[in-house]
Amino acid sequence: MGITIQNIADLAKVSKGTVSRVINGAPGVGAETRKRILKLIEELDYQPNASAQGLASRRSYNIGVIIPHTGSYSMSTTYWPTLLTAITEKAASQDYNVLLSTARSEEDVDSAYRSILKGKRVDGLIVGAEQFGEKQLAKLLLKDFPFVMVGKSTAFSHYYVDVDNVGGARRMTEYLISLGHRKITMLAGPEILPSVQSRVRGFQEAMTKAQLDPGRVIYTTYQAEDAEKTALQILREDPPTALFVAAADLVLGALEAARKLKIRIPEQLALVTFDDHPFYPYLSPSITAVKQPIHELGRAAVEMLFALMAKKPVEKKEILPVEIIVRGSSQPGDAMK
Amino acid sequence: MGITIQNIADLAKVSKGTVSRVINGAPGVGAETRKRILKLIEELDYQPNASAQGLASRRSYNIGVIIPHTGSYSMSTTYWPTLLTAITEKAASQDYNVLLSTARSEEDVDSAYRSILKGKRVDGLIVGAEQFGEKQLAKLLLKDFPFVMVGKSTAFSHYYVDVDNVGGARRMTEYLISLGHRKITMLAGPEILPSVQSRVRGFQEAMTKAQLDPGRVIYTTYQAEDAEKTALQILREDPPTALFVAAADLVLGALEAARKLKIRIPEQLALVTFDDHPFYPYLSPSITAVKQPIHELGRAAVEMLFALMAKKPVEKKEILPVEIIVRGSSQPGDAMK
DNA sequence: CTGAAAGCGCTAACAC
DNA sequence: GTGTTAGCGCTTTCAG
Repeated sequence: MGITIQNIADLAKVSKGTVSRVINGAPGVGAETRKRILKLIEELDYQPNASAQGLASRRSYNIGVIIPHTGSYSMSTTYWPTLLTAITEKAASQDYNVLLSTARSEEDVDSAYRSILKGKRVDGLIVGAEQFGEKQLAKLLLKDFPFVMVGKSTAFSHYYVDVDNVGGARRMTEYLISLGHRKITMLAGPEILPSVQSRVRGFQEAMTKAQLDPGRVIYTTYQAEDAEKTALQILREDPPTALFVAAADLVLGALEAARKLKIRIPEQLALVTFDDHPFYPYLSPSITAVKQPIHELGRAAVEMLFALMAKKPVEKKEILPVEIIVRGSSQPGDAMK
Repeated sequence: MGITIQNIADLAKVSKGTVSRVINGAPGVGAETRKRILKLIEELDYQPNASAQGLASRRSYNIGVIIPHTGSYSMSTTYWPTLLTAITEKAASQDYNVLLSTARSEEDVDSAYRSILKGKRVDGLIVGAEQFGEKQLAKLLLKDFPFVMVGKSTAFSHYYVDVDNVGGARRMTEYLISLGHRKITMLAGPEILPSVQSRVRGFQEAMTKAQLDPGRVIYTTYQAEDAEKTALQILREDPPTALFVAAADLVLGALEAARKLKIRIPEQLALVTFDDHPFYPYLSPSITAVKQPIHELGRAAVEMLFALMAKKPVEKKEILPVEIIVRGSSQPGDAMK
């Protein structure tokens, strides 16, 4: 059936060992011999059997990625798909493939963990931090298995890459203050999430620094209905002049709430958010957002992982800067154009 | 280091062969023995080494997926991420993992093809049809390698799943006609793509059936700038009363063109599109669209692939029905709400 | 119902 | 520089 290293060796009149050296770019093969073997490999379109290589060398040349299940349900952010693309691309540049698992529930996380790690299918792992339970994390740490998290974990301190949540929230808040807003409310995700905590911190730092009331923070879940209900509550009971929607999953809910209460944005309420989206320029009003460098984040994760796998010294974390994109939803002047 | 089948065998006082049978759920093991072995496996958290299994059994329990690179550049559709999720989920339900490759250019396709297929890393392949060149396809066919395409290929006739492009376009056109539109233009993607051809066909069928002028079709590329330029041209030179934007990648360009020409939607122009998006309800106006069953498509692809891998008889194609979602962009009455 | 043994295709250590 | 050889951990006949 398939052509093997032995076939190549026979045809080249050398031993398997020599062919193996050529395949792996190892030294100790004569230039002539090497050329001859390479030619044969090319001609026969020979591809070494990955299982055999893996078994013998204990390396799979795969990395695993565990991210949340991104069905059509919650595609209000391009975060995970974009991240995944960046990871895959960067991995490919180092001849690594990506083995994917998506997790919808706590349970899924565990099965994803098992299936992807099962039998050394991967040499390293990139994991959406919020996706990971303490049990699995502990196991990985125990085994000294190379992995990096995207986003800070709730549980452990480990190698991770993240965006500057604190700085982004702070700067966005400062921007709102500079527009004259004094009463600002933050609609935030679940309080236990580190990303949420960071964004809240940035928000409060800016408010405090401006000697304003520390600002009201209302937590909610990432469920669309919850977000809307909470937003309705905020806007009905104690409406601020600016609403900082601290995550993409909450944006549509907030917009819907404003629409229902016939609150016009930005005239009656400035609305800004964290995490940009290609559609934001086309919503009406267009949405002001903190833009995260998602591609860079993915690349950084892969680089960190490879360094870890190579047992090179690595910084425990890498925090990437974000950008404020000002659009109509925060600027009364522009909204009418 | 890792715990092996031999360890289990020793502890259970049986041979490797028996343990292997248990692992694979093969018959011919006494109930007692089986139970004892399973208990040991559980206790020791034993996971068979995938490479060794792969080498011995010639199966990897991975399927490969090659889809276009979906960076932040073109995230105006949730098609690929959603499809990927559906595939991964369905595969996981059968204990298969997904090995991912994304391709940005023609060249990438080839390297993706090589790297993913390299050395039997996968037992089957799901491929975004438009992503695949004839050379690679021919090779796969030649090797009799199990693969299914998502979408119809330009090149060959092979197993594929797709949505009902013809029917969707036809029904959407009929809907526009029922609203009283007589002059309808379709802004379509590259003419060589089968999906584009099908949508054009559905459009023209409906126009002809209604005894209308067959309708104008203008082709463009999926580049945002091209789409906008082409839309501008249509709307400036010979504006229809309804514009059928036949792909998601063209929508933002069309909207931008209308905005620049100060053409109000839906009052002066009805705009509808193919492929729904979670943001469409929130654009202003909200967008009427043909909704594709992307999750089902992904599941169907996996099912077809597994049938192929099992050498079961399979229909050469499976076409899934689509749905028309009516929103503001096609209904003057609603647009003001 | 279970054991023994021959590979699967490759790597890597050790000879020469 | 190149060949030889012993595994890597599992599956799968073939005996018994």
